[in-house]
Amino acid sequence: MKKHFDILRKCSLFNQIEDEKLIKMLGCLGARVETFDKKYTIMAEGNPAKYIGIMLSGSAQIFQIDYFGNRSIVAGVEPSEMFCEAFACAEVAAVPVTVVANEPCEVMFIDCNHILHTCTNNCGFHQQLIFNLMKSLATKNIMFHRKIEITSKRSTREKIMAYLMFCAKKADSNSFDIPFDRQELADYLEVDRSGLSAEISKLRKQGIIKSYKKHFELL
Amino acid sequence: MKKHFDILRKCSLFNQIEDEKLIKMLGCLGARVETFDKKYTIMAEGNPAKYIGIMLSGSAQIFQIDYFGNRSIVAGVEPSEMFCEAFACAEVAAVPVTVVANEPCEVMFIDCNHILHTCTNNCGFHQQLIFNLMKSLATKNIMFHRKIEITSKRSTREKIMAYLMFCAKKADSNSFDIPFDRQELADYLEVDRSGLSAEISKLRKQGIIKSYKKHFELL
DNA sequence: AAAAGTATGTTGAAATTTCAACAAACGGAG
DNA sequence: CTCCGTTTGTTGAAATTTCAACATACTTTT
Repeated sequence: MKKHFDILRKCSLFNQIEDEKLIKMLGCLGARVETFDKKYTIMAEGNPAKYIGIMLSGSAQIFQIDYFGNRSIVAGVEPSEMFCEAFACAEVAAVPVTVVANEPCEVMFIDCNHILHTCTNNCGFHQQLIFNLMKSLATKNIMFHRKIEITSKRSTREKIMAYLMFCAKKADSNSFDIPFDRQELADYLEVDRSGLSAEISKLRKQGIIKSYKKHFELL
Repeated sequence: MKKHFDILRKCSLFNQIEDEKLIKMLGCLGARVETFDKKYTIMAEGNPAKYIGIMLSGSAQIFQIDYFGNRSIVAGVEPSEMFCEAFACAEVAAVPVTVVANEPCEVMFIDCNHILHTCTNNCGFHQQLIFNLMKSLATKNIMFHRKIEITSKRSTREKIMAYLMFCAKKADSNSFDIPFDRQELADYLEVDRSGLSAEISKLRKQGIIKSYKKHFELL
């Protein structure tokens, strides 16, 4: 557990929690760590939604896959980020998404009930954790607003530009890397991959952007 | 304030709060009520995101509108439902949406800081309110997942069917009313209104659905 | 009850997206 | 270094969506 300490400290769930408390807390919460190889399923659609996941190392992507196999990327998960906490907190029966490892991963799982309901030891940290959960759920809500703002654009070109402008704003620079390859970007923007490639080429030829693989530059 | 009591009690923010406490609490929270006529803007994009809204009577819709005037309906707001709580809780500077009254409305506004931070009277209810906020933010997260699941479908027909199947599930019946008129449904599904009308006609002719105005039936 | 305004359905043309297929570039594995 | 699998770019045809315009039905106002 020690080696993950720095990552855990950055996790929004443990905001304002002192280091010594954090260590004790993890035992009390019954946290466990599992490892996953690239492409392995960390959480499958239909699984009971009891656990909050925290990415300790590696990265993953959250998908929704329909009966025709069309996948839509909901979000990426980077180290120290939480996932599936909304399903656990809302006490839905099953998670409606699939989380797949992008690369070898270590993931910490915490039973959400251990956070929400006071344990027999009567630990004092539940209030702070609930407050932290609330904050990060609010932040995720805003992430969704942004995704909807981007994908509600009617044309591929507008979606690309809206996404790139958001990335530039986040990076605070006109030059930045995106976390998706072309197929993944297409799945995130909900457009056809080949059409996406064609449109990016066009934007490049028209001198609106520069791009090489995952690196982009707004001109 | 008295006449809104039954509505407020149903609001998820006040879950598990006893009736007598609720009354005192409202004063302490500095809740205020405003009325809006049909089509009036209850909250405008760019407003400071300090306040949580609670719909007391009437209904509204939450929009995102881009620089080209394309509007996307994010959600509807019915009596006893909260809105803009995510922006207030996440402490973003400004709300990124516009909330417009569908019909004459009464709305209660509560400064989110009064909920999150203990007041000088040291009222004991903050913990419960924060817990309730967390729950409803989690639930909204799931709403967004559903919207993304529906709008990520690539064709108008699939979007309609995904939406209607969700409505049927919610109503627990194949016969139900939807809360949108055609233009609004188009804005929610992020498609063209005339194309939507045409596709609904086609579904009707093919015997897949029955529909009359806002009433639908899956066959 | 008529008039005006709004919502819905219909249509065809134009624009866009998807799809399928292939070529080129790239990155590891051996 | 070469081979193989993967990613990215390109293309043209087919399908779909958007757009504009109008007809019809329905509501609200006067």
